[in-house]
Amino acid sequence: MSPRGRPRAFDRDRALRVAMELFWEHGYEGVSMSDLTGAIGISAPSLYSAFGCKEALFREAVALYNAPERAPVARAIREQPTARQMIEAMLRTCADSITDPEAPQGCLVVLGATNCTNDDVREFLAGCRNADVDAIRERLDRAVAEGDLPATADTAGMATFYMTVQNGLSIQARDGRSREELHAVIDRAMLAWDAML
Amino acid sequence: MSPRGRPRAFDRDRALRVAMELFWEHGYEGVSMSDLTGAIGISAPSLYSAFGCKEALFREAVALYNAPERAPVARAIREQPTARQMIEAMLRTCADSITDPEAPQGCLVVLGATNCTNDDVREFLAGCRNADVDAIRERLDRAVAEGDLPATADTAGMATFYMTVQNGLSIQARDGRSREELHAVIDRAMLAWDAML
DNA sequence: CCATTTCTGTATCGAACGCTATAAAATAGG
DNA sequence: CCTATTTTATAGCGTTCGATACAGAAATGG
Repeated sequence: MSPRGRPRAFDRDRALRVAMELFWEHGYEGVSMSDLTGAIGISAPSLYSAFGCKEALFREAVALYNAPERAPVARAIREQPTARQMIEAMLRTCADSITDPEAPQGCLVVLGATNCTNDDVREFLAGCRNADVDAIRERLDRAVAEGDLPATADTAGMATFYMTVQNGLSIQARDGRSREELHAVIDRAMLAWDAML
Repeated sequence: MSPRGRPRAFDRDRALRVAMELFWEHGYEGVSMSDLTGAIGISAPSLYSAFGCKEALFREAVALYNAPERAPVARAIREQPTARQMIEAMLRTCADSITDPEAPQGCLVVLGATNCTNDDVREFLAGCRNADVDAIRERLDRAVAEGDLPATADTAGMATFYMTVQNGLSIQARDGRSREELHAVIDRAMLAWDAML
């Protein structure tokens, strides 16, 4: 039951993956439609007919980047049994991702639209980051409810602190810090855990 | 002894200040020459004759931003007697600066060219950030030499950790965190101090 | 006064941007 | 076969980008 007209001659999923890698490396406005069509190997009308416009393509690329199996926050919440392990796993997964020698350095969500002229795109990524803070705080609240954390724990403050560290890791990765150096930063961030409870 | 030809009809220092504020808020590529001439109130040739090109104007604007009397790292090194006080002062001065209601949120050096198409500009700001890390580490090394810190202290690791926090603060400021929330993040970052010595 | 120098606004340059009108090519249903 | 539908490539749309050629205006030196 293939569609009616002429079949698409390129792999849409592969095109999206290429677009994600370009946006990851250069940010939303650092990648032109000409860069995209060149890297994918198709012409502009093909790209527009498959994805709509540049902004829609970017949002799909971010969704692929944030897929549940690879997003550090979602994975850590799903896989780790305690609040402390969840926070540390999130940071270490993130550090490994943003220093992967096969991928761009730094996080697409953190760095992809920091100074974007397109307000919608900028606020979209800010919303992604704020959603991560909220998800972390909710996980910590659950830990309080389960007795994993004391009732006096400032879960919002803790979530903001570790999100700040995670954001800073992306800048440091872009500035050339190695994977080992970033994990040493995480060691130090985790030293504060017991003291802030 | 005024110069020979027709005198400049605008205030160059004021023009640079306006440019700095625009670059601070929108980043290097988020500000067009047309934005600049419009905000300053002069025509393009006047701006070019006074500053050369857009990149040169940006570098002057960053130099103004990094003036010794307002740069958090230089100020903290100059004014604070101990390593711990220096680190905390740097972070708190930075937090106050990037949440000033009269100024753009976040740091020009951290956010001004994260995904800049112009490689020279991007590497220029990365160099500013790395110079700050080096300055912090050198201050910590001095503290070791003076007996203020134990000889076992990993000064490079400590400098990278606190620079990571400082970088993250700018993202958080852009994402709407209040001055009080950022100072609470700094409280938590300083909790790790004794544990990492 | 004149000659020189520098700054000014107008008007515009070539290049790149996101995007699309158009028509040919390739499939399916009938 | 024919028609409908969708994708394809070419070529170009209007806009904005950073930067400048040009000529007139405003100062100094002689």
